[in-house]
Amino acid sequence: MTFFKIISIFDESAFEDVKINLMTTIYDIAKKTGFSITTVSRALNNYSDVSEKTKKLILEAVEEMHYYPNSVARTLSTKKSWALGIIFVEDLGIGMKHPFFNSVIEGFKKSVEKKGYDLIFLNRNVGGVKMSYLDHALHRGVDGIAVVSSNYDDSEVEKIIASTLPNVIIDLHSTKSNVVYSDNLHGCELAIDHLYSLGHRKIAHIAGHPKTFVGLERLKGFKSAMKNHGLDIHKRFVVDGGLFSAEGGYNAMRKLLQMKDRPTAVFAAGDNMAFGAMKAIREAGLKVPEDFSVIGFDDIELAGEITPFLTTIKQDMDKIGEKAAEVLLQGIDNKSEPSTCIVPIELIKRESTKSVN
Amino acid sequence: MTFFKIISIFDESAFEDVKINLMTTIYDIAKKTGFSITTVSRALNNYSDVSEKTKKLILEAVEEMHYYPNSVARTLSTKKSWALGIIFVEDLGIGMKHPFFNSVIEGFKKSVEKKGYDLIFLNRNVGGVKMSYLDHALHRGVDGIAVVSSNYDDSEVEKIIASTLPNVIIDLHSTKSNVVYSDNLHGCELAIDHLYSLGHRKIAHIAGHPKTFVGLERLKGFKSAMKNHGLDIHKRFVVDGGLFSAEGGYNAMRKLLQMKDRPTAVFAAGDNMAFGAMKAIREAGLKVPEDFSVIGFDDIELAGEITPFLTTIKQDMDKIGEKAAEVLLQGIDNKSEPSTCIVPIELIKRESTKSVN
DNA sequence: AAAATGACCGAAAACGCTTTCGATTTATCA
DNA sequence: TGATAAATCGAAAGCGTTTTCGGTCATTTT
Repeated sequence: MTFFKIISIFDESAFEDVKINLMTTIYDIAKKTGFSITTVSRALNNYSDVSEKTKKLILEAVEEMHYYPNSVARTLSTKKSWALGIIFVEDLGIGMKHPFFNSVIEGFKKSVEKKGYDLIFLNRNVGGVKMSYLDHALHRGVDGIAVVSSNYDDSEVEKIIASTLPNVIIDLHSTKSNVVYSDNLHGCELAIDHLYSLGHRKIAHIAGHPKTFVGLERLKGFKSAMKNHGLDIHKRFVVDGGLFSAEGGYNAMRKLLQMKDRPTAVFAAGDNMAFGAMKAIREAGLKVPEDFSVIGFDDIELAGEITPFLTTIKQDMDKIGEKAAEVLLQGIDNKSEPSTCIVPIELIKRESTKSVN
Repeated sequence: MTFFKIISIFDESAFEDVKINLMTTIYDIAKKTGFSITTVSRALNNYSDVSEKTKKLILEAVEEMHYYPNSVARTLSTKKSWALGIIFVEDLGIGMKHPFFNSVIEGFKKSVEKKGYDLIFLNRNVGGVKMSYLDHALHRGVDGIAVVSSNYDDSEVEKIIASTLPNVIIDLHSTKSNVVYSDNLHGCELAIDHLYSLGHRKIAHIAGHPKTFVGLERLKGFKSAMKNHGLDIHKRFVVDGGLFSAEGGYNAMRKLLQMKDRPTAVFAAGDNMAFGAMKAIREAGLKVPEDFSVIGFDDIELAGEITPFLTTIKQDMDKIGEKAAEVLLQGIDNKSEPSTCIVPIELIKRESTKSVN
């Protein structure tokens, strides 16, 4: 770092910049002002029993010496870290690349940051030692946990739910903790209603993996909506699309295409699966929406950018993140009862569906 | 929380579970084993001067009492937090939804987690008080910072670069700190070579915003590659695509479409801009690649999933994240010299380019 | 003028860990 | 067997805060 040395000879302020992270402590500013560290601390935390005059003096010194309290020491003393743990539970291994997860977390992040919380990603190994997510959270001293989970039964998640550490689970149902998820059932209704109104009667469903909560919910929603319209649910028209990937949707659609008696419309439990399905349709020399109507679920970024623009059920991911933040912070502040928040959903009509021929 | 109370009456182990986060400390396990906290600490940290026998005893107690060291206290004492700060600098406000950023960070995350580090998102307000990213990092006591920056000149980023806190900057160039980015220049060469070899001579460039490093780099690369082939660079064929969004690409392409003398191919500085451009082309009743060849930059997830599949320059985002982790951890361990890492790039031929008519 | 009140401030303990330094015990050697 | 070295452990200080408790003034009350 010769660079800094050279600079420092000529420019005193640059030298200070370099030393900036040699931590100035509360002692330094106590020494400078002549007050005790107690008084300094009280001034910084807006206690009433410190006169305006000394408070002003102290704050000036703080400003001048570029002091910020060490959050680690503060946390040790107060047991409040102002940090929230976040956990992704999914089997694809794509983590932050997951288009639903990252949208939700971005909304969550924006909300909690306003309240002064930082986000910290929790994993399962700390310095080589495998530990549970909960243990990691405890070890780190976070004030609460948000988990975004695609998996239905997960012992890790259950451990968190059973703990007294404030938490919120996104995209999972439980009566024992705070949960928030979209109104999947109503979403399915909207989708099927839409297809029905276009004249479709033979409707297939590309289902999400049965080990995922939303996969199961949407399958349930599909069946119930079909029943509402008095439509038959051919077992062969319900095909597994795997873990919501485009590839899974592609494979599922290929199965549907091989049938002699084909559906006229397909409702995919996720946008990526819908994209995969459309790819399979194109490859078979057929067209969307002329030969097949396709409707997705999620409304991820690119649903409106790639042709044919995908008709889909929109999840309000910002709102989900926001709500999750709300109930979590509430749980942190005053240990409220477990709450279930179901956020509204919306049909977005685009180009991938049309009336049956 | 009546739930827990009821349980605890009947089931002692469930009760323990509930109390699990009432922190068992090193004192507890000292008391239980009869050794001093010093010895316990040494046993846990693999010091040599503790006998195998007592070590075993202590580790058993640790296991039994479900003890994990409090990382906050440990950090305060050792000045090592095993946490890395990450910062997004971008003007779109999409944060984690940014397809390049989140891919890179996912790769980074996986690498550092293996070494025992946690990731913490840094923002600029701590409990209502605005502070700089650097101050926030210092305040939090992270061991290092990774910044993913799209902006060329940013005082915040410069502050970090100038600090002694180990850091790595992704997608920015500087000789004063660790940086890692793709071989943008060569990427542009590959793109133009490809178009040239297909017979294209009138090539337009949808440029990234000039305040971004990659925007400037790719513009430079475009010009230099064109020159290499002895091709003219019509000023009107270089059009600003804004902040790499689909919308920006859309608007840019519309400008190109209005010209009487149109290009036959367009090289967009980002995939999203390429998507936007293709949308504009379709809306004009024209086709890709029949009427226009389009090539992008990035190879984001959906480049290979939406029709026409996009020919593009692939950035190896996993590798970028991985390399960033490598140099950052190296900088933390032994304060090495600033390093510049340029990661290789690749042409992915797909359907959006064809030979000129 | 003495006593009571309130405003303002400091000493010290605590948070849970690491680490230095020294003490005690055990093993080793002559 | 006595001296010495090695192995094993504990006391205590320290990391940078917060917070309890009490003390010193100046001010008010009677």
